[in-house]
Amino acid sequence: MLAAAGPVFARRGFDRATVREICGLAGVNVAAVAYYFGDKLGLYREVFRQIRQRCQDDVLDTSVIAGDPRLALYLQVRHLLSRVLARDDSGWESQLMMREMNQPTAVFDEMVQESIRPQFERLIETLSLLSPPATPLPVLERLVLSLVGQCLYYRIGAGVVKRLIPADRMASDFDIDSLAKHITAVTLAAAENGLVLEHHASLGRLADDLTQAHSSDLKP
Amino acid sequence: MLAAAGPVFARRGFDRATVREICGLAGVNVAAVAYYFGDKLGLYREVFRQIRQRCQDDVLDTSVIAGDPRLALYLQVRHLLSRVLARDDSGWESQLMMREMNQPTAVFDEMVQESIRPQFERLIETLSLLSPPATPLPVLERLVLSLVGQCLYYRIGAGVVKRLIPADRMASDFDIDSLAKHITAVTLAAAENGLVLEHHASLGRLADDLTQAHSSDLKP
DNA sequence: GAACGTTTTAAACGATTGTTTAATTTCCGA
DNA sequence: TCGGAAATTAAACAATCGTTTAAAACGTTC
Repeated sequence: MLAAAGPVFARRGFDRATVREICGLAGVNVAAVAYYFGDKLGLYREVFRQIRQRCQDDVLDTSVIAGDPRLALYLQVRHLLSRVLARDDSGWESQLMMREMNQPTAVFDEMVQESIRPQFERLIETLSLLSPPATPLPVLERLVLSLVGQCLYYRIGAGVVKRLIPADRMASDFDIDSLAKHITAVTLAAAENGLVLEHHASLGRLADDLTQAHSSDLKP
Repeated sequence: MLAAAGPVFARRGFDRATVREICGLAGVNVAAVAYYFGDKLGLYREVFRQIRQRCQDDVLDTSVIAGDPRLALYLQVRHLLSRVLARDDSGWESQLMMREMNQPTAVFDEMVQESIRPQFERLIETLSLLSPPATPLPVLERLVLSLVGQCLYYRIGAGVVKRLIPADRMASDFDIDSLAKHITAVTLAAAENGLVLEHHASLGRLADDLTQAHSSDLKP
């Protein structure tokens, strides 16, 4: 029954998903949700509890990572990407997670503390090894958020990507391996060469100059 | 009335938004939606038509861009970021756009063709000027998608970011200016130095090695 | 001022939702 | 085998939704 509720919640959302459709797919009576979970929201919470438990068993073992931080970064990116872009069995899990992002409920807080925050801090640690010494923490945090944003966009903006990229090149140049290598390379280029801080300085002046030029160009 | 419908659709979503709430805020009768727009979906389409028209008036003039492609990149990033993170007046527009991404309707196709695709191709053109000559098109496309993903994540994953970053540093290190410079620097580091291709080659071997090691580590 | 097309209003309709109820069936130990 | 707790079922309930309807109010024109 939980197996039937998960995909329906992911596809329709909490409100559009009806208990009649869920129970119809599960082959049980509509009163079962009240009997076993007390409530529709209780069923929803139980689905998330199951997802969280499955995520904890799916953490990347840090023993292999210890060697090369560049490989550790690649593995973490690939791990995140493969979970986000999973289409076969657990594809609905990431879709359900994206829904919770737009409308965070009480369920989402537990998910952040137990799953997302550890992964976030693991990425911070990996990138600190790849960045120049004494790199400020905000720079590392922004880098991690940039990395996560790149990965998640291929799920959230899947509709946009599918309409912008031809289908044939979609399969060849935008598969999980190509994307993992690309995102790793982008993050490495930004972190490893320490270009972030340098560009901040040079770009700051240029930006200020142009902001003034642009504003003076608009006002008169 | 359209002014009242926009924020409600953005906050509640199409299904959860009730015509009674919209008309209550607008101070009109519930029958007005059927009289003027024929349908609730008609009102929804009209809201999007208004957004699209407002977006066309908000395009960045390419005349200023023509000078320095690095500045052009920064301006485009900042333009996208400021629209995505707008909180005062048009904050609901981007939120409504994010909803359409998760559940594309017929309204979304027009939005992609008329607004997103031109902006996408403009970014492709800018990055082609910043990348080494003869950079393959898929590399440029992935770079643009990485850029957009980084920008949009601060809206989509706003709930996550707010729970991961302390509020005080959120205001100082994650404002629009800091983020625009950061994302521009990341994209420049990846494109300008041509590190993408080099890392692809070196990372490809490393990834293959480790994939074998990892699979052989799990199988027995 | 009367007539007529336009706009607005209150009320109700049909459909669908989550939830409950009471009756029925299933199951298992005494 | 029997009895009672547990589980399942069909039906109905109350609430809410989008939509419709017919009447009232409004404004313009002759």
